[in-house]
Amino acid sequence: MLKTHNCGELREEHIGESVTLAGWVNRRRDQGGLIFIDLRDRWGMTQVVADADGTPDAHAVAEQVRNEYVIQIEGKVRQRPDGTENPELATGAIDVVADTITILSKSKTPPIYINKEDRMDETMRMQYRYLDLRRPSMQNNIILRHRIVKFIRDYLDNRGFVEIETPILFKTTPEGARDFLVPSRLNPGKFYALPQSPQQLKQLLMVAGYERYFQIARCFRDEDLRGDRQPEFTQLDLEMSFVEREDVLQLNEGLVLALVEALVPEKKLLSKPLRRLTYTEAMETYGTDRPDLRYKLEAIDVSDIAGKSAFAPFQQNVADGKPVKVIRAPGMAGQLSGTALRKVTGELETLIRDVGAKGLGYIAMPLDETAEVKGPIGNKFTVEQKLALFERVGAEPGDLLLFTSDTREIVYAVVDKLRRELAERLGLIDPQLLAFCWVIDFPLFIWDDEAQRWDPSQHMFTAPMPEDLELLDSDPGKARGTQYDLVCNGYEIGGGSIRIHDRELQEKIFPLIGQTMEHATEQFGHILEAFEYGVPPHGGIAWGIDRLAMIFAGAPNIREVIAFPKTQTGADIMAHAPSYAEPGQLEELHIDVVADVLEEA
RNA sequence: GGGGGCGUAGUGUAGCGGUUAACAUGCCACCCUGUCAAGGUGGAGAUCGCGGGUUCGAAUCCCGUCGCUCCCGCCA
Repeated sequence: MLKTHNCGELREEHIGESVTLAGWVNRRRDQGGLIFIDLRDRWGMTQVVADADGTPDAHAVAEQVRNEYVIQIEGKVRQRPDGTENPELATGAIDVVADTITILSKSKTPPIYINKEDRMDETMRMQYRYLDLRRPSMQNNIILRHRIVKFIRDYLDNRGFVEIETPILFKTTPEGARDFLVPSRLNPGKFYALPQSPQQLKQLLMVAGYERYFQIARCFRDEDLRGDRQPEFTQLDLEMSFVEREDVLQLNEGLVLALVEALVPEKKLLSKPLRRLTYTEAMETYGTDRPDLRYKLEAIDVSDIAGKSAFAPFQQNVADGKPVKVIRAPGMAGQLSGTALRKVTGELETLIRDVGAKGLGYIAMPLDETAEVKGPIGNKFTVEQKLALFERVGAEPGDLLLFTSDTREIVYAVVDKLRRELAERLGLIDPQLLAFCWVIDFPLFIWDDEAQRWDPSQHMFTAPMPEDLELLDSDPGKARGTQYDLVCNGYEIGGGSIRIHDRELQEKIFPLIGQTMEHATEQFGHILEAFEYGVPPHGGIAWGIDRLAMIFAGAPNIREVIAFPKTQTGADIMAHAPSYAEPGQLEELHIDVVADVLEEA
């Protein structure tokens, strides 16, 4: 080894020892006869001193050294002189007096700062990702991610789970996303699909009798990117045999709580055990099945009151069975002038038009309780209606009441949008809070208006709730699935279900979702066949490891916890991927690229 | 596929129709023996993403295009 110690471990107890350190120059402070070098490695920082009188050779080299040079130091650990200790630094009680300094590798002036946390253009960071990843904050994120995965492996191993790898070159899986295709040279004209998840394979492993399987699995979905979505991402994929919904929830809840305690003990849990919401509760109150419970801002249904108001759109909507909901933004109206109020509500209105809303109604509660309320719909309510309304929503002086009314779907979308925006604007988010919850009792099917048929809300292997089985015949839309989602801080962290293990039930589901036996056999024949050879009841879950790591790291997007992520256009700026293929490669694959695309090449 | 924001020395930003494009930081040189965001003095560094247009005059206005990013669609 070119080092005897790392740069984060030397303490007073090492004083007097001869040590060899190696790492990167974080910063150099040249005082003429005395040069200080902050030497940095993965474990920390140690101050190295080169003295023109005491160690002239080392001092001469230190004069040549620049930021990010890789150097090796041989020297002695010494107590820092009185008054020069640095309490900010873990190693701040000592410094290392260099006898010799060896430059192992020089560095150009880096295009991005490594020794300071500064805003940076994403293009720069991605182009020089290896330098971005050298920054201590990124190293912390990547190492935290490692510790999460390591903890999960140990935890599940201790509970009888077996980690089994499944193929990357496979076949379409029954999830709704677009597949990545890989051409097969040996089978001209045929393509593999990269797995969107190992869903089928893990069920087959249950058929195979492994009973408890997990995998840290790379998954691929060819859809547009978001801050929390990359085309390739990592799931903790897990499946258990002979379980009911509660068993899967309990095991995963145990894992969640243990992870938090072990890896982010400084964070606060919203509740323990985790709160459970039904899908309906989540949608009606928060407008989404992945609510952010770090703040309240709950939507309150006021259809009965608003429907009787003099505001025609509310009357009409309520008559049509469309809801009117209110979100109370505490103190948001405050002392805003009429102009300022219109500016704020105008901005919010712009935001919700994106999700299809036609407008935003509002009432501003005055600070003086005897004053009249402000807002265009305020005078459409009678005094009695106003009192009932204010009591219903718990209005306080200075509050801003935001009204939304439209189809259920649009109202949900507006509520979700407004909650996220208001929480941000009002500073209601506690960054230390982890608001985990389970969302359960999803509908088994969602009506597809375009195709005029039911669609599985998760996938076609999701089992109905046992008590809802008869509903499959009488009222499929009311049937609940065994599906469960793990949600944290407004992100879906995981989702799963108990699977259908009964061939008869499976065959009953197919026609409901417009799936013919023939088509199903073509696509999933191997599963259906496997299910004729003794299938244990089973269920499982998949977690989004990137999102979990992002939340644990307090990062704003998953790129911060992925070593080499893609940009929003799915590109790798550093390696220039994707790129055009050599004609010879395409020929071997029996693939032609259409002319208009080639012209740009 | 659609909408918004951003693109100016190595880096991060200011300038938003009018002389020589500003600030911070980094970089280079010199001075400096207890600094740790060291300090001091001096210096170099920008065809203002790219292409076109409007104008006497464009970093600034308009159109197109490319890149990054946020959102809708898409995706659980």
